[in-house]
Amino acid sequence: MPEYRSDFIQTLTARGFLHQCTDIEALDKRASEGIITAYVGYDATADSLHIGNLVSIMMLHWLQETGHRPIVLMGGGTTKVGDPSGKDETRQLLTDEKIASNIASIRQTFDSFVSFGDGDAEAILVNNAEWLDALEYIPMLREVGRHFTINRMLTFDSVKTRLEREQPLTFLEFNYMILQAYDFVELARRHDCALQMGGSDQWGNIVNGIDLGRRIADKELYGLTTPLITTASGAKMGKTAEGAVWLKADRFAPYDYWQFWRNTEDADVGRFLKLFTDLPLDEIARLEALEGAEINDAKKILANAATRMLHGSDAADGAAQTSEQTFESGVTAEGLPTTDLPRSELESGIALFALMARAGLASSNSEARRLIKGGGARINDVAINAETHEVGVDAINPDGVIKLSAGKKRHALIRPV
RNA sequence: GGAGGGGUGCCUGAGCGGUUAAAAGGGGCGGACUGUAAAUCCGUUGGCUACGCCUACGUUGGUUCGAAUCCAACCCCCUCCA
Repeated sequence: MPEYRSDFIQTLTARGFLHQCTDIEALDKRASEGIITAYVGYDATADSLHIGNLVSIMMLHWLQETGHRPIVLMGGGTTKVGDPSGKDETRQLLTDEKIASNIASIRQTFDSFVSFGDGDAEAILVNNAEWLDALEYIPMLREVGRHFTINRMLTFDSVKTRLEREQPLTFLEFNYMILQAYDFVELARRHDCALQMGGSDQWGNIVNGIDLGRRIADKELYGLTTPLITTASGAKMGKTAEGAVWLKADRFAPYDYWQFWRNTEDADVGRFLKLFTDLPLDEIARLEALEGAEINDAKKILANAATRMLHGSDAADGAAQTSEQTFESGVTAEGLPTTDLPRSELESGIALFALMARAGLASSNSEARRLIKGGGARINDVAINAETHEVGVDAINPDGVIKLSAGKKRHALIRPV
């Protein structure tokens, strides 16, 4: 591994963030000589970012940690167009109101990773709707459009795969890459931004921006991408039973987030510690060396550190404690997801399958029945395989609740009220 | 505008008048083995207090004792011709 002069590039390299860079030596030199400004763009297609975005968020974190200035670009304008990358179908268009509320929701997440302000190395948050909304069509075509040949645009993966699969690509979406390129130039002009970072799927878009910057703004710009993060067994990272792993607590609870990291595959622990925590590298090297069951300790540290960064120390400690009680001490943990149930319903008795569904452990009564029949259901840690088993007040344990489990990992509490 | 092909469950993809809640694979969920890991094996995978009933194969009608399967119209997608 080559040694770099700047802390920034050195850190990214050592922690496994670097996949491709347009000119690593030149960028390293600039980063070692002064403050550089770099950005990552996020489209506002949902009210929360997810695990897939975390790699780039961590890059912004390290950018600032090593003394540079991050720009978080919210794609208020580009979201109205829709990025065709990696999608077979045109994305559904969102209303302006929805986009605005998504942006407001997403921006909170960044407070956990970078610090915003007016200083030299303080992060700023900008919305590309600021300039994209005001664009005039003909001037835009004349200034920017002339530098894009259709020949080349057709060679980009995002376009090519659509065409190859004979899926429609609208002219609206076709413009996305031009707008993203223009964003980079606009940020260079407005904020002296010199670097765009993103996932490897963004390489083409980033390079377009760099070319455009050279042609119309006489700017020397740089691009840098991260590898696509998959698990050691090859699966795309971040899918669970409930779907995506979201970064907002109301979509994905801190306890679940902690558990997500706790369940990391052995072979991924070291890599994930470097990418998703801010633990020092020598500490990570020590944890990586653990073998067999000891690696579970490393997974707990990973879960603690990752949860702390996103949700804060209190949430991380709470999740760790709930997990410890649930999985190791066998104590009924208070921190588990809890559902209130009128005491009267318990007094008259309620079927186990119905209760499982109520507690959110199954999405329908039928699913709950299957779960019970398959031997995956437990009341207060006692396996029950009669689906119509009546749960009554006698099931309330000494802690005053009923603990239901679906499988070994999913637990919920029923609290009589 | 003309001629063909196609729209099936979370996804891919069979079925082409009854035995089809719909093959097979993937994914998901559960079980066994473990270390809350991976790999492997097994079970399960529309809903409903459920040996029965109700919804489902683009939409709406029709033929038939009976349709995802046949017919008609409509919507959407693809290919070729103009």
